[in-house]
Amino acid sequence: MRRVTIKDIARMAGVSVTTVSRALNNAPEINEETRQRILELCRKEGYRTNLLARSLISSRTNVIGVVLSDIAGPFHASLALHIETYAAQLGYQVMLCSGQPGDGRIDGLFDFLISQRVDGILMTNASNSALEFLERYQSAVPIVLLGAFAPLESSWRINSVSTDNYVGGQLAARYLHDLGHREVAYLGMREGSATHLLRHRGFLDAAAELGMEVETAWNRESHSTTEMGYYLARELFLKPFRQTAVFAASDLMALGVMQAADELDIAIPEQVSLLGFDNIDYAALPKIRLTTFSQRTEALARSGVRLLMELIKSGDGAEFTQRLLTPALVQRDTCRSIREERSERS
Amino acid sequence: MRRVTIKDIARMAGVSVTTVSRALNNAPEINEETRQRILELCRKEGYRTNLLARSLISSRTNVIGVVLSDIAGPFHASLALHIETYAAQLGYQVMLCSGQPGDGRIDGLFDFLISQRVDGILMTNASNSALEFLERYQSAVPIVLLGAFAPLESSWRINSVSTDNYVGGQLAARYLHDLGHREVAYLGMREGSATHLLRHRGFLDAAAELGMEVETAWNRESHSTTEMGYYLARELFLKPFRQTAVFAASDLMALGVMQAADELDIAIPEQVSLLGFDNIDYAALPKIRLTTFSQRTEALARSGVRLLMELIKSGDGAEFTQRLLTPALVQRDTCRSIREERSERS
DNA sequence: CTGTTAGCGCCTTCAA
DNA sequence: TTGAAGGCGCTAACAG
Repeated sequence: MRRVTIKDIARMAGVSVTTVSRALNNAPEINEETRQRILELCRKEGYRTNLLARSLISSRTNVIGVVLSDIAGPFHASLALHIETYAAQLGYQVMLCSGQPGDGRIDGLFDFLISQRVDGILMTNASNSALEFLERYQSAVPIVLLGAFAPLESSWRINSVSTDNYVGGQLAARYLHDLGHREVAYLGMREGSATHLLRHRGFLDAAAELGMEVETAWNRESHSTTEMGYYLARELFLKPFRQTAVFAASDLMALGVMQAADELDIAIPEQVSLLGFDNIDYAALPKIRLTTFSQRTEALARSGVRLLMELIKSGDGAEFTQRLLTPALVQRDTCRSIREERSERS
Repeated sequence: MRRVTIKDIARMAGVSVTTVSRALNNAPEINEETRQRILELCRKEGYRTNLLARSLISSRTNVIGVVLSDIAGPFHASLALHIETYAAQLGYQVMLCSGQPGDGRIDGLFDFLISQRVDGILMTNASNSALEFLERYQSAVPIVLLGAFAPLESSWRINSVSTDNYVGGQLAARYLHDLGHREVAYLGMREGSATHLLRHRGFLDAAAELGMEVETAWNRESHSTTEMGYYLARELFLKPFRQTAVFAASDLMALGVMQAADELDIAIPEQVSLLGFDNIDYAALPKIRLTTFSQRTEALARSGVRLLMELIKSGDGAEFTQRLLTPALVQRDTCRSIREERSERS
């Protein structure tokens, strides 16, 4: 599988390598005839530019790295796929890596990507420790954080595109309140996650303002899984509980809640309303029909890629941008109003 | 963002580039003391090996390309993610691309990946035209086709790892027959797809053998989507139909069938049994509980990566391997036996 | 219009 | 144990 190089072509065509290079790069200063002759020869010989060599000179690879955490989750997977699609439209290829902070692999990934001379890195990661990486590596390469952002600490000097999780939490609380719920559960708060921290904070703040009582069920694992939702929901449902609604901090967990409710013969939404967050594909399925908040992964991905491109072009490491997208309520069938009953009773 | 090179380090350390190179590569012929001194300096200066330059010499990149079709589908996405995970364990990075044959992008992708000097390519693609690409490009780089294979044409000289779709089709037919079904629908046969062709063929062959009548609903689009399943199911259900079971050629379509059935008040499995194929994550959800055949994406991915590694190592372009994995029935709640009723009636 | 020369950052002989 | 020289495949000044 020895490859034919520009030099081989030059020899065969009886010209210099420069001429071949020019033919290949649509340089203006070259005889159209010889160009055609060379191009034809290249085709016949199966010549392919060695992009590594070219990048070595131009010091641009047209490749961006994507670091995924929670690679198995549909939300992150969807992001990755949209990133690829949009980047391709802009002439960039994607180098995909996965790893969770804490597993020790992330450092290696960044080092690798930088060594590979990617033009920029997109990181989809919600954990607080992600910020360390950002600060450590963004001097070496432009990095954009996707889907998580901690405006609580307004001093972070990072670039990010994210759903506004604080507002999302607020909206969730208000929506449940509007439906008449006064005692609700926040299910699956995870401490290590900036995303969830904000969502929780927003939820609590709005709830307090509206005089709504909320009990928080904590997730001590490092991911929000369906199993965890199932587990927490059972814990909640198995003891006497007064909550009329549960807000699951992610759709995946909401699915677990559904399963637990199913098994315990608790009707959703008749006995308890269920509200999710993410609007993953699953949520729209017939028989699931989960009411939730939409994180528009495509919009996030596009916006993130675009921001990264700007950073790559400007090369300015001193300016930081945070973009926030407001999540949108997607009403389906798992939340119901209990206003009438309440007024009846009172 | 100018990068510090091996040369810079050499100058700072007062040694030659060769020495630095040796320090970096754990070469034996070097004073341990100077090595430590150099390594320390590299760390302090934030030196990173330029992998492009290294690859230029070694002509190995430790990167494999992955060409995905149907990037939005959960089956392919799952494959991609598992490929990444396993490849990483073996010290390889993944370069992810997407494109469907026929959209004109595939050619570009292969050219790009080869130009990028990936060590090998993994292609997850079921369409017949994929074989053209394989034959055209595999002289330039090792390629493994994942998840589709056409043993009908035993002369294809390709490398592949795939679910045995023919056997899968047979098993599906036999299973439905065992449950007592005698008139069934095969929903979503797609002509351009080698995968579906085999599944269909296997199904028909077994059905014929067992004396089961099957009506095929064709999918004329290029992908198997939930919408298509919905559409085809409506078409089937809206006219008088005698089928007691439908085999949906993919889970995604099965979901569409469920939705259509729901809307038309056709109970599954009471009125009609539903059998899927793929065992995507969705299928296991509470309230879905689809009976289906499992394509073990992780096993496929691992096996595919392993085969590709072998090809890369051996560099032998004259030996071809096909690996087939038998799909396994995953019984859940959408198929029921109608044996008793039949015997009552007769 | 075309060729010559000099690298990009690194590794690999071959001498010292 | 260390260094100098050459080259991987390509591009980018310069001359002709």
